[in-house]
Amino acid sequence: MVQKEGTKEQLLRVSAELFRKKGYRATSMRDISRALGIKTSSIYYYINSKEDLLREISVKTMNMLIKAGEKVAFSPSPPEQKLKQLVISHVRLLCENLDLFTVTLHELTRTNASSFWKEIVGMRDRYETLVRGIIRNGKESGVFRNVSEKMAGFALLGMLNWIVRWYSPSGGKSIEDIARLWADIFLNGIKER
Amino acid sequence: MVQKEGTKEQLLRVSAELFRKKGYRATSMRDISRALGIKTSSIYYYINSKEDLLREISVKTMNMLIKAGEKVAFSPSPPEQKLKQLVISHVRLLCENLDLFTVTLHELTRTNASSFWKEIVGMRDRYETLVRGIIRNGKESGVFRNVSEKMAGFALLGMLNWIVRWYSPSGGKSIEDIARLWADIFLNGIKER
DNA sequence: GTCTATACTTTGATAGAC
DNA sequence: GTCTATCAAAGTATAGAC
Repeated sequence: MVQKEGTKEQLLRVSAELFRKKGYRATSMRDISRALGIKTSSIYYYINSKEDLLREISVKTMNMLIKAGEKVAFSPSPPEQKLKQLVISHVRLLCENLDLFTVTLHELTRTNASSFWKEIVGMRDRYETLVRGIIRNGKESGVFRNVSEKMAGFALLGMLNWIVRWYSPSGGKSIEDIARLWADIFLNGIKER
Repeated sequence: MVQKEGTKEQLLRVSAELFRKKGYRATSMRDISRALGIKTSSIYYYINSKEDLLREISVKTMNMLIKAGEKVAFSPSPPEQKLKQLVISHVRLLCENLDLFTVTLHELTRTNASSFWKEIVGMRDRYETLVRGIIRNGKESGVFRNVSEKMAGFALLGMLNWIVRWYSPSGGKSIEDIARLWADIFLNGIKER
């Protein structure tokens, strides 16, 4: 049985699409309502504010990422395998949910963050901790060199997250090929020789 | 003799500072004029529009990057040395001009780009070409593995550019240490064994 | 749930005096 | 070069009928 998309889900999906295309701030509630084929005021039946829209999108996005990350981090594989699996899962997730991740990663940076972003930033920190933990394990078991987990983690996440800036599903390279190459580059980069 | 900062330079500097902190779109001309201590209308003596402000900031930024990139790419060093030098120069440039680069890199993504961004996108492409060229040279001379220049280039630039998202001058790590570690990781990642 | 109508605020930008 | 005064447009959000 196929689940029909409710208005609320449609609202989040279309909003993310527009936020990605024009930016959160440059997208008006009128833009969103037009794209949905309803009046602007009707949107407020589903959410309390435009910021709520962004918050719901970001929470949903980070939940997907953390869930996938924990699955890998808590598996019984050795660090090298875990890191490779994490890279593949991360890249696939971003490429298959470009609107969600582009918006979340793009807006996540703002210092204006005030209180509203606390939740999202906390989730991002949780994911970073997972990544650093795997690198630390690899160092402890002697397969990775003695690199700073923090700096190596930033290097890896930057390398991976940047993909939302250029990836297009219609491009030539397959997601799996890109992910395998990058896992290979990073692993060889920190592996003990 | 110390060059005094003119109002125009001050305008660009303060604008970049605010754009970085709040985002281009969320920063109003009133915010900028307040920070400058002049009236909003006075800003228009120096520029034609808010978009012009962003364009001038971005052109200035990309010029710095390209100049540094060409200096490295056109040097007589072997590919391995060039890549290491490029990483160091790139990281240092971003960290020493955080406002300029954060704003430019952040806004550069927008699809809304229309005509105005053509110039900036062209400059970014020129820099990417430099990076890919060095990687290709390394492959040709057998020191780098047979990786896609495009994919490896994106990996490297993502890794480097991401630094604007977390770097703070007050942090513990020195710019040189970070750059050397990353050059090391990436070079070992693509080096022929 | 979706509509009409509208309140209220903020925005980028201009005209013209000094 | 900087000011005062002002505009027209666009923004988010609410009230209340259906």
